[in-house]
Amino acid sequence: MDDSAIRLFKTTLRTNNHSVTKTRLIVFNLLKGQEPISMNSLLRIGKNRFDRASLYRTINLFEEIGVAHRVNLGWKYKIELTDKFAHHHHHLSCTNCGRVIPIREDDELEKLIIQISDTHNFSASKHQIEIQGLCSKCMRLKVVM
Amino acid sequence: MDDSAIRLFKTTLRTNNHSVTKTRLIVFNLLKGQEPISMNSLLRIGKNRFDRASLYRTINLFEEIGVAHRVNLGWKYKIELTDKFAHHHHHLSCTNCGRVIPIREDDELEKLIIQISDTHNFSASKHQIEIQGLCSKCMRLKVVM
DNA sequence: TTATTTTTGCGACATATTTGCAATATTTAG
DNA sequence: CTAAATATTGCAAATATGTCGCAAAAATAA
Repeated sequence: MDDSAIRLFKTTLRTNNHSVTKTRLIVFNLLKGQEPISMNSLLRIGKNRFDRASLYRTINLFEEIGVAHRVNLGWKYKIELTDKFAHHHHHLSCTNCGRVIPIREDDELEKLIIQISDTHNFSASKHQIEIQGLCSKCMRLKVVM
Repeated sequence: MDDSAIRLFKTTLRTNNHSVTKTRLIVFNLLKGQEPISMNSLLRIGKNRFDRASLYRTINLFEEIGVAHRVNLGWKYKIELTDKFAHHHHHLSCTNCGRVIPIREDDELEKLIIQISDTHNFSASKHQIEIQGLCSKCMRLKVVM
């Protein structure tokens, strides 16, 4: 699974006429098997392995060829791999501790989204659903206090 | 209705220990009864009535006390009043022409969100749903071309 | 391996957002 | 209503975030 994702990634680059480079592999690996991660964190982690400009160019490319996308969490955004490399899902983000909990795809929810779009004659290509609140842990703490 | 929103706004400021100021009223009025609006537009419109720094401080305050919030539309974000001052709703945003279409609250959708949160022992306080795609107009154009 | 094509790092920009502080407006107390 | 106390504003400067051009380095093609 690990290996196959990288293989798919390389193929995706090639079929889109882009080179397989060190920077792209590093960034891909940073994104793989992770929670959504911010540009800033990526930058901090990869500081001496790639440049800021390259990171932005890399993420832009990843979006273009459908490898990664930006997830909006409240005000900021973070990056995560697309459904091709991880299952389609949405997030619960805890406003207290910052934890981001992925939630599994819900057929009913997805169907509803399509249905609502249709009602408006709108051809939806993608969507984000972000839910904010308190995770079970923080909720417990709040109650105690 | 017009007046009552402003009254509620003033009360909200006061109960949160903040002054009712000219700038805050202007910004509130700019947001009222509008589509989500970008910082840039607000800035352009209010250029000679308030300063950039004040606008940012105002919007931050509005978020803090639950008067307005940032809506992420694809990569950028815009500002709009919260449900307290406008009905709860979500958006369809056209990736071609940039139009933002508000969609009316859908009971089933809202219920589903709560239900999913519950499953994860998560106490949801708010959520955003953003759908991107082509509006009917742009879709027609694309087909023709 | 060499030639060709792409990508990277760097520094300079451009834009977006935040901060400190003195001046001004708002609120409070009388 | 006025004066004192407190909160907010504008301005200029500092940071943060994102983009660009170009020579050097890496990847691909021959």
